[in-house]
Amino acid sequence: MNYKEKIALLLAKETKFDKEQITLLLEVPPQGLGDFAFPCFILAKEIKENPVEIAKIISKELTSDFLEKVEAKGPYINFFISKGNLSSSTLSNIFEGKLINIKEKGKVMIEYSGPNTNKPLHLGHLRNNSLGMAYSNLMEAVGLKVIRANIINDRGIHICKSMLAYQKFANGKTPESEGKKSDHFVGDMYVLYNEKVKENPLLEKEAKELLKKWEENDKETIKLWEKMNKWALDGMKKTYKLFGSEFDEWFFESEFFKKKAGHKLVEEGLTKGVFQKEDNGAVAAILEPEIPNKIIMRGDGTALYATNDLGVTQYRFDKFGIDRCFWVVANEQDLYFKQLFSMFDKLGRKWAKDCHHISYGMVNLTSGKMKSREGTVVDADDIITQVKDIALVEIKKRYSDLDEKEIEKRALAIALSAIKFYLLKNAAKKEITFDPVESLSFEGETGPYLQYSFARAKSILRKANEEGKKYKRENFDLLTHDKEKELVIELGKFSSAVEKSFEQFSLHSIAHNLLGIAEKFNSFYHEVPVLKSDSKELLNARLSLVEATTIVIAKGLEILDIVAIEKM
RNA sequence: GACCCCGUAGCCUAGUGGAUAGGGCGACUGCCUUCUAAGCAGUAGGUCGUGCGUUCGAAUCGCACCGGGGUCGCCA
Repeated sequence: MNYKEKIALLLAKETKFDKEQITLLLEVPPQGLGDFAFPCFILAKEIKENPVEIAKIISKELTSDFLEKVEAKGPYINFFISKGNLSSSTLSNIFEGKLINIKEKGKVMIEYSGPNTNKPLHLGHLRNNSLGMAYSNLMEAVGLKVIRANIINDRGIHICKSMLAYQKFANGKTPESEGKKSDHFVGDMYVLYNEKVKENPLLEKEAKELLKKWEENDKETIKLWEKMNKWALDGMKKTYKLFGSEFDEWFFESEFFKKKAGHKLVEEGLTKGVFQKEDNGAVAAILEPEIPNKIIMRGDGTALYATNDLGVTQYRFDKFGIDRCFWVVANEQDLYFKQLFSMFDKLGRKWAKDCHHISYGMVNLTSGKMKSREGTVVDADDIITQVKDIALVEIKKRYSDLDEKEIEKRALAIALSAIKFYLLKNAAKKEITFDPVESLSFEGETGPYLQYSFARAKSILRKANEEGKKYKRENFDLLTHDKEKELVIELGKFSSAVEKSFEQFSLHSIAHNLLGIAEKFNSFYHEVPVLKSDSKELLNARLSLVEATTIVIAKGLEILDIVAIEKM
């Protein structure tokens, strides 16, 4: 039983409320006012007494060996855990591996990234990928079996535009001949098309014809499509590898399109009266009045993205035996996912309630929206390289004698942490305006700051070892310095931060908890000597605290998909 | 026109009913002979978009309005 529960039990004896209700009401008061606080307003309502008086009366009845004192302050009862006791329980939990309290069961699939094969990945994809990777890690951390899935949007008119530009204007150039990363080469074709179509609107018609040829399986067209898709995908896979994105399953829209995977569901819906055929043959899902209806098949009987998605989703639940499915997709699709899930609900799929849209805000530039068409995007490879170059300079400024390989390794780790943390530290639903000069820093609330704090802590442990200072994980009750207590309290909040992130589909709770831990640790580091502790016992306690800090930061960074480096 | 999201100091942001609204950037002041200064300590900076309401209590809930973004039957 933890202290919160112990206090709740004490209070339950004095009031009408049970332990569970009281546990929910107990809060952590502002600094210095105690370790836990119980607000008496609810009691005041119940027995119609002044909450200040109630606090006074009840606080006198409460005593226990683990409590140093109980204090009534205004309408609050503040509890002070005996010095050291809080540290003892928090550190013990950490060393016993009890970092996270929630436990989930089952197998889930999470779809993220979802690139189009007509252009390379950009900063928007990186936000998507960061969220997808981190949320996957988070789900694993709470006990779920996770299948990471990518859906490749490899067919459609936009793909044909790049193909057409290549056919007409590339003069046989290749990524090799141009010395260009293959997905960037394809992306250039897409931009080229959009330039040329301004001069010659007829190109639009040609692109449509190309799409028709593709749908008719025209040999030459398919050959070109395969060639360019391979270029696009090969290039993207390099970016994924660099960024750290991993996938267990790859779904290709084209395959489901050719299999007509959604058509069976359309039939089913029509039979069940969930879908209706319009006069011109188009099929609409009837979702009103709750949400707007959705057209799921064209008048000519060809498939839309939604048609495919119906098929893909059904396939996932059938083939993989998953209990839940998650989609990491930007908030412009909020309505679409409500419609998709509602369709499955109306079709009678009991797992419809286990479908979740992990929605997030778009990444914009100070100059406005990113537009691949016009080439006004922050390219994923470019931004990683740029940030890495800055990291290289910073490392070389500090160390002149490191070998190149180590420098490279650290620079990449630091660069990726700066980018990923920047993309995860705020609530997922909030928009991001990316300013290249100001956004990515290594100081303040950043990934590198966390890495740095971790490296400092590790450095103390390393030095202790070098100096032959063996320590035991004990004497936690000696951690009574303010800086130590504040750090312990912050470490103790990790579990609830994880819970919050899981519930809210956003990593920012974890991110902010880690910042809090790092801040308290650095403050402690500055003020309290560890290796020069006065006694053997104090050395045990402080080194244990430092070690516990590294354990929690490492776990948090692991969830955020950020590499914790030992030296920085 | 309808619906969804957002609005917290010059800028970015946490906090979604409770105790003096937490951080960071930028500005200014200090601190490297002591475990990594990518750090620490401190100062200045706030009509929590506006108004009305609910409540003992509102940044947080409701209504109206203003500002920004997004979406709305055959675009991915």
